[in-house]
Amino acid sequence: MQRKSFGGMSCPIARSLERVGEWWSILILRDAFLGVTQFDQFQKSLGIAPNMLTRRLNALVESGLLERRLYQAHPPRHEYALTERGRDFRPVLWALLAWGNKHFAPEGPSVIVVDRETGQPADPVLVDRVTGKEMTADTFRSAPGPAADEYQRTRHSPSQEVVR
Amino acid sequence: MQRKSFGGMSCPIARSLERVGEWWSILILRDAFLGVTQFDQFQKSLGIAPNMLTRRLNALVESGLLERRLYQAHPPRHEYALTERGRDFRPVLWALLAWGNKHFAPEGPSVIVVDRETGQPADPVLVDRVTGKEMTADTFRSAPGPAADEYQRTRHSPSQEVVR
DNA sequence: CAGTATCCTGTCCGATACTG
DNA sequence: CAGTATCGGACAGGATACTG
Repeated sequence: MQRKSFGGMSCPIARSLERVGEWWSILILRDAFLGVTQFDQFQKSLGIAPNMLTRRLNALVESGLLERRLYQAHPPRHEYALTERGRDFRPVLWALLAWGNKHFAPEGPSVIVVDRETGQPADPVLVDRVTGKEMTADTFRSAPGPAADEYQRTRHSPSQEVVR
Repeated sequence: MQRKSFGGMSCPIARSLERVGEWWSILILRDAFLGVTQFDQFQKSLGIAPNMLTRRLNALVESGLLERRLYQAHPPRHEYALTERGRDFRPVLWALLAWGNKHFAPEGPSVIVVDRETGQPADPVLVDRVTGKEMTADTFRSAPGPAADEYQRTRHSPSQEVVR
């Protein structure tokens, strides 16, 4: 994704996609959250070609989502561990999972999220931490932030936001 | 993404990525949420080549995220409107936005989400609708669902899930 | 086991020209 | 205005062979 520039570069979503836009990246992160740390574990789990895995792992390390650590000196062996930035990606993954379960699992969900204590299935929903309100298109909207430029401001003019 | 199969096909995340894995798709959805409905609005906003826009719009329509509606007969004019499936994708977009703002906006966020009523900036956080608990890696984990096959079950064995 | 090195193919994507 | 048609390049991704 070394694209020079593209529509709405300054948008945080676009910037996020620069790091995880390639589709293997997200699946690698998914596996990392399941506890996978080693090269060949990723490879077996994903069925990805080794050279591609190298490329994607390096990209994730460069983006600061994974950390490459030497866990054995002779012979040199590395593990790939989630950084804080990587761990912060989990809500995105869970939101994606919930969406997929709702819309693309006619026979019922194959993977769910459960409460560690009770084992009860969770129903992931996005809320505003400040007010506790559920975030829907009716109650919230996007808006220019403090670092917005003129371009952003025009995009988020209230007149535009027809879809609620 | 007519890939025949890939690692963890039955995973809901992988299935989601089949629909929105290409990176333009997500940016198109982002714009759709901002109220963009017409071809050339998308094109100008995204700076995407027209043939690519056609492909991505068609793919999103086929996946049931957008609906192509004739809003004018002579000459025939279409608009692209979010379906319910498409609107349900918004939490993913907001989670992606929050993640991007936290990690890739050194000069502060350019786009934020605000409460429609109060105008106050929101802090999107994922919680379990059932218990109201914030969903972190410490309190929740993924697990095989009712439709899980043996493959899923082995992947989600507790012993594997080292990363919390 | 944990990768690296090559080679090849598909296709994503951009640029441009064209049409009702 | 809303696309379709065509061309070409870059690169994601696969297959395979090789190495310490």
